[in-house]
Amino acid sequence: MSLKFSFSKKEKLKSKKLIDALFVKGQSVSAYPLRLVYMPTTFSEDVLFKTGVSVSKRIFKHAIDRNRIKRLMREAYRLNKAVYFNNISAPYAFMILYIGKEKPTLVQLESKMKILFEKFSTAQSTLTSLEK
RNA sequence: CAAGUAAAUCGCCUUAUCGCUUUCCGUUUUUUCGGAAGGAGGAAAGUCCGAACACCGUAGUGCAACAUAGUGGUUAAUGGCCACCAGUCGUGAGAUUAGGAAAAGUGCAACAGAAAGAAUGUACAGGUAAUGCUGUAGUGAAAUCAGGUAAACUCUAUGUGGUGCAAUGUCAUGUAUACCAACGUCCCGAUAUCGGGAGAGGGCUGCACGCCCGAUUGUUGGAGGGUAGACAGCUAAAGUUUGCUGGUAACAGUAAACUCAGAUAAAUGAUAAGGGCUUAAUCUUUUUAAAUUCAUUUUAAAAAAAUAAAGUACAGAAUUCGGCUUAUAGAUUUGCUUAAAAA
Repeated sequence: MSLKFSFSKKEKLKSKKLIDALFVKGQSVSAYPLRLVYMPTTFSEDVLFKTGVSVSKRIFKHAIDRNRIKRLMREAYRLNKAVYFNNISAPYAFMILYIGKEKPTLVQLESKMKILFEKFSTAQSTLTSLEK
């Protein structure tokens, strides 16, 4: 279902409860300036992933900068998620944080996003093999 | 022309591809899909004033606290805005004002001066028993006479209840349980009670055994509560644009046309190509001026075209309006001023 480059409302992480739980219980991998917090969970709706993006208010004090970075992050996620997530079947909640201090470009973000997803995939595969 | 001054306006565009969101239609319960239309600003910012709206509070009055302070006007309202007067600054266009009261009281005061109130005194002259006792000079804006200062307390006049859309209202899964109702136990001994046994159910570990609690409990329903979340509040209004009329103006009246964002970990975007605009370069051409020469060449200024660069601001709605303040690459328009110096 995620073959398209879409990123609609259903796929966005919106539940306050889930986000709080994610930050408390979730695990993380990072590829500077990005950090991915993830947690296996279940959804009532017919989606496999819910993803949110976040930028710290302390580092970027203007709303326009935060908006710009979040839009770029959403764009990078949207264009790259299909490649990495099509073979994962368990439902996950994701939160991608921007922890850098400079304003990024889309090209930088895409390359970092790919590295981030690689790390996540390897972490997941080792975890599942350990379970077996 | 240049420099300045006041006010107003704009503040990147086009195409392609991939996306987001609202409404409507196909379409009907949902999902999905397709189509159409809409989708940030002059400050959306700061949250500094004033309102609408909502809830809470509230006899009346006074005190306190806070705010404001020339006169008149304007408005839903204001501490905003407009006009005028006065002071200050500027050659000027203009800018700016913390512009009520010192005959209620308290405080403060540079330099100069003996002294700027509770302390003392210079020179000359006059006077006395004696003494700054008296006058003039001297210092200073102001000298036993008082004055200045209220971006010092204070006084006067006027005004002000508080909290804010995370207000407030409706619905409400789940969880826990103060409450209410109904239903749910048998046997033996003894009888308002007590003792013994069994016992639905619960706990100890998922199961079995075992142990513990056991009607003071259990189940069902209701009520209350109001968390996750949903809906309303929420965008057609002190609305926008244009014209006319009145007014010096702020503004008011009137006519026509128009409907113009509604997100909620928060949409309005990303990429590519091309084009604008600005800046200082380089080169070419033309014009003008100066110098020089047999031809001409050199220098300076202006304009036009080309080349390859760099830059293209400040900044993102969050209940809604009216203001104020602050940030802002660059561009445009209009009114007005210019003493001295230079042309």
